[in-house]
Amino acid sequence: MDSITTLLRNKGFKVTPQRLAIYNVLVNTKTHPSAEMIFNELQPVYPTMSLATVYKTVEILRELGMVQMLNVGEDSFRYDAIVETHPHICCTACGRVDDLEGIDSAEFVKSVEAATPYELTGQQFYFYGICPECQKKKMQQH
Amino acid sequence: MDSITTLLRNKGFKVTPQRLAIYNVLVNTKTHPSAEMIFNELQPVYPTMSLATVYKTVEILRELGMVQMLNVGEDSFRYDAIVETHPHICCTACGRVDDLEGIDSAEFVKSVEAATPYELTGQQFYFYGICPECQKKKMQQH
DNA sequence: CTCGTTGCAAACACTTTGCACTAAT
DNA sequence: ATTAGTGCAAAGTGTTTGCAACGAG
Repeated sequence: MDSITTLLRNKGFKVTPQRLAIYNVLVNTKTHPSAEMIFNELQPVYPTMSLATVYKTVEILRELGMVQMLNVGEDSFRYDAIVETHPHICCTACGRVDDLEGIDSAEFVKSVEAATPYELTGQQFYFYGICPECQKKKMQQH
Repeated sequence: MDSITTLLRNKGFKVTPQRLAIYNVLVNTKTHPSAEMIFNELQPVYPTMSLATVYKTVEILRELGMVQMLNVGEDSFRYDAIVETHPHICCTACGRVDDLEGIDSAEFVKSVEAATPYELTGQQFYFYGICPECQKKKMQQH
């Protein structure tokens, strides 16, 4: 099977605690963290780890197809260990980014494929709105 | 009517040659330029204009709803004077960004609206692929 | 004349790079 | 033992800010 360990080794990369830790953060969260968020999350456990290592590692993981990069319109990129293309939704009030699950975009993609002279290779869908938590907060204010 | 001049004035902004020039670049192109591209385009005509002015101006135009910002996954943002939400397609070989015209996303958006607890306010669709020019180039190489 | 705007340079935020030291194989 | 990876600091991008000189109203 293709565990992260095997995958790294097969491609000639060394398996280090840092790399495993960074990948684990991504696998075990649904928050689509940025490099800095990953860094902060690991700070208590790996106090000597540097941000540069996070950046170098997510780049390797991306090359290996283990993570994908997102940009919802912020200054920084976010990372997602779910590499299958799926739409994301971003709260314009608090900035959280969620997966949109159970959405079938096949028809929509097909209609684009038919309409463009490009040879399609992928896509990224970002939705924006107010998350349930922020809706509640808004109601309380009024 | 709502010319750029009127709009600026009504909102208490002054109408300067720089602002008009920047908006004109955006209205007259389909290339979705970044701030730097706008700056370079205006360099011959406004040799003293600074990049900072471009950034300040596109921000004002965005507030006024005259341009929208895009991020196709590059380090920099791009700007589009067509503010109606419409999908974009980006060539992964040469980096050009085109509008996808005549695509109806209403059904797709509706399906997302039904599936998320978020209160939807907008969306951004990015497609990736190889543009016709780059397809030709690739064929010539083989 | 007045106040917002420009252009410059400095400051910022995010990311990348160079390199000596360290650790995985 | 060999070679790649880490952590640090410095350098690189893209963008924003502070401020004196300027120009639109």
